[in-house]
Formats: sequence, C-alpha cells, structure tokens
Amino acid sequence: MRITRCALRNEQPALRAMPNPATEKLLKILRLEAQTGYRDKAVTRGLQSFAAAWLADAARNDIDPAWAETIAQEMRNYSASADEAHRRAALDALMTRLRSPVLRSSTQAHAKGTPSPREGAMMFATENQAAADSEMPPVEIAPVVTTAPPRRTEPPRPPEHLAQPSRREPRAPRPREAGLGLDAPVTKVVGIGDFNAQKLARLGVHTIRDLLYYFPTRYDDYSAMKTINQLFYGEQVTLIGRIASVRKHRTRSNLIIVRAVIEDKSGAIECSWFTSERYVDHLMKQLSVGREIVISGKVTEYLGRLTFQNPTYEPAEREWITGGSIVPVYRLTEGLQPLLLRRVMKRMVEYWPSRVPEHLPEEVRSELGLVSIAEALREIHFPRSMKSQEHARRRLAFDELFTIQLAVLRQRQIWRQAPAPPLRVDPAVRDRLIAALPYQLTGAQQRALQAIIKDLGQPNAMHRLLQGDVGSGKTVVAALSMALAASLGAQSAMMAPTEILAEQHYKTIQRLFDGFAEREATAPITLALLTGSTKPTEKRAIYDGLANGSIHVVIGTHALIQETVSFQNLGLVVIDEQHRFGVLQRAALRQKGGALNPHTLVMTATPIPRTLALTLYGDLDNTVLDEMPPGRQPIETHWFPPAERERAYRFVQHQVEQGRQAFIICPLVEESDKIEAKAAVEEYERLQREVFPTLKLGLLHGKMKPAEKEQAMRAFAGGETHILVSTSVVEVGIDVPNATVILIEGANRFGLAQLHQFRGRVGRGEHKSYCLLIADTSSAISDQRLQAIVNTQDGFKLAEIDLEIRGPGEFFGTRQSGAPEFKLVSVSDRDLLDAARAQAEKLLDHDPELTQHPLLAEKVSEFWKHREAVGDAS
DNA sequence: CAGCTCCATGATCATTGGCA
DNA sequence: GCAGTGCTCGCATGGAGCTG
DNA sequence: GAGCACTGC
Repeated sequence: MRITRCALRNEQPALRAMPNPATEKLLKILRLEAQTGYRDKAVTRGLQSFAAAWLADAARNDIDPAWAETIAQEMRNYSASADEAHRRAALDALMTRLRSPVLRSSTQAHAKGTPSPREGAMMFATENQAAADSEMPPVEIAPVVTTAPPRRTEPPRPPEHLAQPSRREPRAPRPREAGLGLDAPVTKVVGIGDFNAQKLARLGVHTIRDLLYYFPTRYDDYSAMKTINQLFYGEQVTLIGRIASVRKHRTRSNLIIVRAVIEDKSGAIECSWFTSERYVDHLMKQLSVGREIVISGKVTEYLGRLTFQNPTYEPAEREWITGGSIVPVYRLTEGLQPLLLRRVMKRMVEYWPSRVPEHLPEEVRSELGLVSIAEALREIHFPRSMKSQEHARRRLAFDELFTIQLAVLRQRQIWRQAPAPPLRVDPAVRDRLIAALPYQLTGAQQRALQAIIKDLGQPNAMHRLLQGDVGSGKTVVAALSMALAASLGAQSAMMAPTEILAEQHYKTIQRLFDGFAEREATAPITLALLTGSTKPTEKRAIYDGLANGSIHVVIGTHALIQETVSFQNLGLVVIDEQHRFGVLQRAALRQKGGALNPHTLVMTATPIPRTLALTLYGDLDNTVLDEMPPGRQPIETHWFPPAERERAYRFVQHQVEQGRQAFIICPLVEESDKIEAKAAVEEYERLQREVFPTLKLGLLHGKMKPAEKEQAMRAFAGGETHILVSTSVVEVGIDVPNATVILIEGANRFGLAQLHQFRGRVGRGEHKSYCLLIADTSSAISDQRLQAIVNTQDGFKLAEIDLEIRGPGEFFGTRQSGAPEFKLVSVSDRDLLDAARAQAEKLLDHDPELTQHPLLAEKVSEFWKHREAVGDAS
C-alpha cells in the first residue's frame, strides 16, 4: 500500500486522474460507516445531509454531475432505510459504484463480485486499487475477508506475497496463531515479544486467554466525526484533515513542541505535540505537509484558540485504530505502551473470540437474552457503541456469577446429602429453655431458632449461616441450639476466631447454662473451654472428656481442629467467624463428627450484602437476625479532622470523668503484628504521658501473651483502667457495658464493616454512647465512606455501601479474601445475580454432575482451584 | 513510607503601533 | 537458536491517589 | 533507539 502511494505521488497528475479526492473521501466515510455498524453515524447528521456537501465537493473535483447525483441519491436512500441488512446492501452497492470509475479508467471493466461486508471492503478496495494503478492483473476477488470468522488456515505465507506490491498483510488467519490454543503463551501473539510478555505478566496476563479476558478499565469515545468548524471546546472527536503546515519550536526548558495546522474543507485547526529532541524527526516525517491524517483527541484551548494537544494521529489511508471508534483504555504497567496494547487487542479480537467455545447452554442464553461469548469478547474490547458494550459486559458478568453459583450450589448439594444424626428437639424442652432465659427473645431470634431446630431434626447435615448485626443476639441462639443438642445427648463444639472471644463466649454461655440448670430447664450441661493457652493437664482432661462424652459442649479456637481432639458423639458445630475461617477449616471441624457429619451453624457479625452472601456463603442456608433487642440506643458518631484531635480527646476525658470508659483504636498497620504492636505501644505511651496523664490507660495488641491480654481485658472490664488503647483486636465481640466512647484513629484505613464492628463495642450498656472518627488523610473516597458511617447505623446498609465503593476484593480488608474477584459485576447487577442463581439451580437439577456441560464443569473446577489458592488456605 | 499508576502540565509567533 | 534486516513507534516530569 | 517479526543460516 505504501508503495502504491509512492507510486501515485511520483506519477504525472494526468495519469492518476482517477482516484478522485471526492470519491476517495466518500469511500473513507463509507468504510467508516461500515465499520461502525451501519448506524448512519459516520458523518454528523447522517449521510443524507452529507449528500449536499458531497455534491459540492464532487463539482469542485470535476465529477460528472449526473453521476454524482445518482451517488447522492443513494446516500439519501441509505439514510432513509432503517434496516441494517438493507443498509449493508445499499452501502456495498454504493461503494461498488464509487469504485467502478477507477476501474473503468484503467481499462479494466470489472464485474464486481459479491460486495464485501465491513472492513473487508477496505482491504479489498485498496488492494484492488493498487493492482489497477500498477497495471497488474486484477487481483482475484477471492472470498472477501470478513472480520468475524477468518477460518483459512494457511501454511506460512506463500512466496508470491513477496512479489505483491503490498507488504502489509491483510487480516486474520495469522500463520503464527493458527492452530494455537487459548492457553498458549502471549508471546505467540503477533506484536508481543519477550519484553512485552514480561510486562503483561506483571498484570497477571500469561496466556492468550488471559489477554482476551484483560478488559479495558474504560473507553475513550472518538466515534464522533466532525469537521473542523463543528468543534466545541472539551469534546472528544475524530476529524480527517490535510496537513497544511508543520513547525517545530524549542522552549527554554528544552522541550520541543511540534505544531501542525490541519485543515479540511470547513476550516483549519492547530495541533501541538510535546516531544523531545530524539523523536522530533520522526514525528515531523509523519506529519509531512499535504498528508491526509486522522486526528483523534480532545479539543482544548490555547490562547483563546481551539487546539488539540497531543492528539493521536494516524494516516488516513491505513486502517484506523483510534479514529472514529470507541477505543479501549487498559490498565498498564511501566514500559507497556497503551497504543501497542490497543493494537494488539484489536488484532486479537479479530481472530480469537470466535474460537472461544460457548460454554453457556443455548437455553440460558436465549432466555436471558445474553449475547454470545464471541460477540461479548469482541464488544467488550472494541464496542461499536456503548450500548453494545453494556450487552457484552452483562454477558461476561453473568458468566462470573453463574460459575460461582454453580460451584457453590453444587457444594451445597453435596453437603445436603451428607448423612447426619437427626436431633429431634422436644418442643417442651425448647419452651423450658426459652422461659429460663433472663430476657425475651426477639422475633428474629425465635425465627432463627425455629429454622435451626427444623434443620437439626433432618437426617442430613444442616449448613446454615446466621447473620446478625452487632448486638443482635447471635450468641444466645447458638447457646440454645447447643443446649438443645445436649438435651438429646449430642455434643457440640463452638469455634471462635480469637482466644479472647472464645473466653467471652465461654463466660456468656456458662452463665446461660447455669441459669438453665438453676431453673431445671435441662439436665446440667458440662461446658469446657479449649484454647491454645489452656494448660496441658487441663487439655488432657478435656480431650478425655470429649472422647468419652462427659463434656457436652466445648468452646475454643483453632485448637479444636487439632488431630488430638476427638469426640464421642459430635452433633453440632457452631463457627463464629469474622471471615477468618475458610471452607477448608469448616470442613476440618466437620470431619470430627466421625461417620456422620455434624450439623453446622456459621455465625457472622459482619453483615454481608446479598451479592456476596450468595457467593461467599452461597453453600449455606441463610438466616438473618434483622431485629435488635429492645432498648438499644443509636450510637452517636462524629468525624473529626486531624486538627481537632484535641477536641476528641477532651470529649473522651469528659466521659471518663462521668465515670464511663473508652476505647482508643490505633491506626491499622498492614505490615506485621510486630510493627503494629510497636506502634500501639508508642501510641499508648504517648497518650498516657501527654494526653491523659491523670487517667489509667490499658494496652491491648495482638503480640501480647494471652495472659497479658487477659489481664488487660480484665482490668478494663473491671473498671480499673479508664481507657483501653488497642489495635484492631478488639474488633470482635468484646463486651464492656460501661464503655461509652470509642475513638478510632486512622479511621480511613479501616473498612466500613470493620468500623461498624468497632462501633459495636460501645453502646452495650444503659448509657448513651459515642463513636469518634479521626482520619489521617482525606480523599474523596474515604470521605465518602466516613460520611456513610456517620449517617447510618445499619450494618447491612453500610456493608452495601462498602461493597459499592471498594469492590468485593477489598470488602473484607486485605487479610482474607475468600471473596471472589469480580471483574465486571457491579453491585447494581442484582437482577443478574438472581438470574444466575436461578439458572444454576435449574441446570443442576437436571445435571447435578455437570456431565452434559463439560465446559461449565471445567469453569467450576477452576473456580475452586483459584479459591483455595487465594483465600482458604490460611 | 515506598512503589505504582494515572493524569495534567508544558509554550509561542507575528503583527501593530508608538517611541527613540 | 542466533544474528541481521527492516519495520513501527516514540515526551518528560511531578503530583496525586492507592496499595502493601 | 527499543521491540518485534521475519529471514537466512
């Protein structure tokens, strides 16, 4: 093609009379129109209105007016028809007609073959023209290459190619890629060598599949084509023009600015490129005067005139990658060039999507109106319109959700089939226990209990998730369940994430059980506490007691899943988790049940938005405690800028003087426990010395020995210390009714869910309580989050907001991410989630093992592999 | 605090008129 | 595989905001 | 000048 151009330029004007500027220009527009999907958008206000302008253009270029008028008429007809197929045909006919005089003039009467769709036309046109101009025999109009399925698998390029005037290869079946699988390394892709492969690897892209699934983070819309006189400040557009002049200029800071004036029929505009010494020459060469180029960029202003700054430019005669389209913008790494990636993707998308096997069953797709995988992959990278991008996005988002749902529901099926000892609860016992409680159960608690009782009576293992906001009373429900199990002779184990929490549960439950015994609601229940710091002799005794069945209920930490622990008759497992246990640990504990699986109740105090609940815990039946025990007052939450820290301190001081107590939470340090401990100690000393010299402060952090922690907690709970300075270890369940203020430093570093947990540490007694937030930096997002927590007390709402702002990956904080990574799903895709759930259920009903859907089975097993690798190993 | 990525920023010539 | 050729593409820098 | 494809050994 290049050669062609040169040839053209060097020849006498008379000889190259035929490729008339006016027809050429129109052809370009038409190609563009084809590329952009026959939407009559290639020129503003459509071809119809462009017809008049073009007629004028034609007249200027000595085109036979009659002929021009027929062309114009066809343009008008084109706009008049709305049907895509019609338009396509009309456009092809039009292009054929436009090309024909060229051929006639070079003595090659040409009966045109079938018109070519889309950009195939483009290659076709240029090559043909090249052939005509250079007096070669007409190139065979062999099957026109279409974008979509380029299926020829050619052997490496035939030698004739060298003789061809065009060095540039047409589309598609790239010899290099033919016969490769999706799992081939990216280096196999034309345009990616070792260097760029290395860069891509840093983005987690290793294979061709990875690359195809490396979605744009956003798009730049250059689909608007305008003439210069139509430009507005600030808009992103593409325009075609001819370079009228180029200059370079050096600034005092040794910058080089290249400025070119581009003109079209309607006017002229200046473009400037900032560059440096080394690159100027090439740039100047690209921008040689008289050349026709396509400029895409944002219209800005300089000294009162509209200009483009560093627009992308591409020669008009070559395939446009940026101009006239919506263009993907990818996340990059240093050294990886945006345009390179874009170009590579453009190529990829021409060849690969049609080779990705469709894994969704046809019924599912058609029922939900989802586009094919091939189309989705194409359109997600190079959408014809934002609407089609959305279709693509939905399709791919559905894939993500659907796979997870299949995986999780399958898991649930397996668990549901697991045989378990049926524990048929005597309603009379249940009523006696409830009556023996020191307070009334809320409606939600009663409902939850009822659901659990029903599950326990089944011969299949219960797997239930009990969600409840801070203070909604999950522990009681668990205690009742365990007491009921005990009444039927079954043992229970309760696992808590930390020792402190285990101990606290132990105490709470001990109290409840004592109450039951006193009122003779049940036979006495033997309760044991087993943690890492339980003395060896005591441990021995507990092991024995569990093995021989004399201990009915054991509460503990990870120590419970040690091998040495065995039960005589484990019937119920309660897991109190703050997302710290994974599926694997749940499984480990469950196995302690011996031949029969114990019933399992998972409790979480962090409300989980439904989107995530269905994915992370979709294998569990879900119960929500959505009702608070009466009498709890909202906690007043305030947000202080760092400068007003003093005020916050004074407030704390004041509360203490009223006889209350306070928590102060140190900022989150991700590094390690050690550093965190150090930071906490320093903060503690500072506060004691400089801020509250008259008060007694306590310290609590993760590095302290259990006994020390215990000591610190006890001192605080007993009122000996006024203020407890702590790291995030207090997050879970500590219960000190007299504490009424919690001051959180570095609040912006915590997740909303976590902040909400902190806040739940206060307000447990009769006094009005406060939560004070101090952020150490401020950014739009963190401000938004802090504002959210100030405004709402509802844990579920906060969870949703958190999810929305931070995305699922971040939702649980960085430590544990059993959370699936969604690339395309957004919080607003609830309908998709429901659809995915429903479709997954339906499919599994018919084909539980997925034997008829091997592609889906594969996706599911990949999902598990990934999940284990990421989150659940801990 | 450090490392990364993204994003905004950068600048003048020619003409004219008044003055030495 | 490795060297040689020809091709395309290409700004620099600091601050901002985010993650580990 | 860097990266890459392609060629020829």
